[in-house]
Amino acid sequence: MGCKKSEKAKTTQKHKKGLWSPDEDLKLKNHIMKYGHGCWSSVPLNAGLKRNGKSCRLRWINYLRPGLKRGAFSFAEEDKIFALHRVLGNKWSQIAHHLPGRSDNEIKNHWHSYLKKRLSKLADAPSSSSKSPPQNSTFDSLENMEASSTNTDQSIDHQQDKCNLPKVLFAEWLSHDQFNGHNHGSSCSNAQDLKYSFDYGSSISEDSSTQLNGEAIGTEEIHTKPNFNSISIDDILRSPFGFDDQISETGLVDYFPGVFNFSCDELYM
DNA sequence: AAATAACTCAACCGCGAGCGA
DNA sequence: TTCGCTCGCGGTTGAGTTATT
Repeated sequence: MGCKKSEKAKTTQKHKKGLWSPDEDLKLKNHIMKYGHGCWSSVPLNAGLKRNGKSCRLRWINYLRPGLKRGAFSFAEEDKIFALHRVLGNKWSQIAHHLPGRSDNEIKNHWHSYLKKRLSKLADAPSSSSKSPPQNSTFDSLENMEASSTNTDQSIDHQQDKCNLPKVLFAEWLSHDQFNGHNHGSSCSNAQDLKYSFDYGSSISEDSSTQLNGEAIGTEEIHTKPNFNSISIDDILRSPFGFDDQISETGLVDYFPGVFNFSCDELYM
């Protein structure tokens, strides 16, 4: 998988575990921005980290990679998760494909900590005491919630107390300039530096590689690959939930315009 | 104010798939 | 074909935080 055995990290040193320090984040971020990750197992060695490659990969995907959208999930996002989960089950990475800027881990956590309860609440709701199947009642309820809410993106029960502003996290160290197309400058001299499978992780990967190329775009393109029998994800996303306005035409490019102007060929050489 | 229950979320673990030797 | 390795994924854990009693 893109990592020749000759490149194998030959180290038996004890790997550090636990939370990442800002210094480690910086090292990892700088290294990947400059060289790409290439072979994950060699990343910690080259970046001067005492972590294993797996840990680095996870940290990058869930926390450091550019374009991550932090903060509370919007109603639209949550309903999209419900809809996708209904079709895909616990395929968090596939669900994440349809939620730009969200990692599979984040979605999974949110599901277990909140959405599952919301689902069961809906199932227990008085309306569900009728003979209609739980699934239907769930989605009827969801639609009712949508309809009854005049501000679906902002007025959310459980989120009212929370600040909807993105959290300030280490990912935000990636200055906007690094991604606004003015440079691939100090930390990334040119696009070729990124030719080593610059993988944005599970939430974008294949589909988004097309997005990165600036060619395709939108949800229609996104839905060409997965084949979930007769069920069209497109149908779900275009359904009453109306997510389309949540998915930018260019995906992550909206977050960091410019930097993704190199081709997929370059990215995945 | 203290104790404790509930919740959140970053990170680890184990497994299966894919790939090269 | 087999073996060894990496990668990616889903499940799970546990530390830290917040809410409740």
